[in-house]
Amino acid sequence: MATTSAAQRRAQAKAEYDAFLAGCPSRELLDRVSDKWVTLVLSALGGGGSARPGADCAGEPRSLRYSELSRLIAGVSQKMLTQTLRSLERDGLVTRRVTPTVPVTVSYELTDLGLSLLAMMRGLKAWAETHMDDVFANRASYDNRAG
Amino acid sequence: MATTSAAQRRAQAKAEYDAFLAGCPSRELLDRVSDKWVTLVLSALGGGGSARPGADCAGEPRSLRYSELSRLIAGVSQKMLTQTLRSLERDGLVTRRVTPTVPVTVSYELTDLGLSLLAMMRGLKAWAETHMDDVFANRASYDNRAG
DNA sequence: CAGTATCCAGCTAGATACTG
DNA sequence: CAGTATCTAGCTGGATACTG
Repeated sequence: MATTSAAQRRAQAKAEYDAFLAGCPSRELLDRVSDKWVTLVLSALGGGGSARPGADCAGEPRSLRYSELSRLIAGVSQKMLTQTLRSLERDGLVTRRVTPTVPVTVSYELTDLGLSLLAMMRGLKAWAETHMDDVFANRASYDNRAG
Repeated sequence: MATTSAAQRRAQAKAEYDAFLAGCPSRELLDRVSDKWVTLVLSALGGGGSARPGADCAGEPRSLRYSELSRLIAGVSQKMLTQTLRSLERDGLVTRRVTPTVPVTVSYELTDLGLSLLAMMRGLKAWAETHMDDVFANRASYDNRAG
């Protein structure tokens, strides 16, 4: 998929799309991708959910079943998980594989495109976890100063 | 700020927070940071808004006035811009500098913490712009197959 | 210029119930 | 197991009007 003259096409795409423009489709894509559940699903499929506390980095990408994702991403509702997975599948970021067992088994996996986004998502999730304390401290002093 | 034994504290923070847990504060931080307007404000203050089409990367961080941000981020409402800036200020990601001219002049700038997030944000915005065409193609074939 | 305040339409997302 | 369907409370965010 789109491996021919990828460098050329990427340069062209960057010239054509600008998320700073309100009407630009990339603005909508950015909004879709800047989503809590998207970040967590991508991180989970990227192997981010199995890390023991203290593990210095996430694991490698893996295939996960619907129920595994549901358990891994604590607090996500069925509706949000399904909705997120469908949208990711439609955009070509994950593949959905149905194994005709009884009952049926469904597993999800990142595509190459999904893997390219994973790098960003992982960084974002790690940033949030790493700088939580700094943010708390900043909030405290801000609220103290004028709250 | 916080350069002393940074490696130790980061490792500890990573062990303490896990965005996969529903009750974890980093989940809320992730949600806050996974926001369209946050991404665009950070990118703008990071120098991402001045790049001519074809420029291969964003500029360097700069200070911007409220009205400049408003113009740069097309389509943002006053409410959303102010709300986003306040939340970023509270979390210590941007500084707000008031110059007592008449009328008053206000400029915003990234903090070190904001700069660290900028790297993630920039990647995300660039990803959206770069892969827009791929996503479009994927959506088309998905909708064709079952729509 | 750089906001604040208010109203409200519409979307989001959780809860709940049901199904192949 | 892996969803789909429905209802709705409440939050988001745009429009509008006003201010130091």
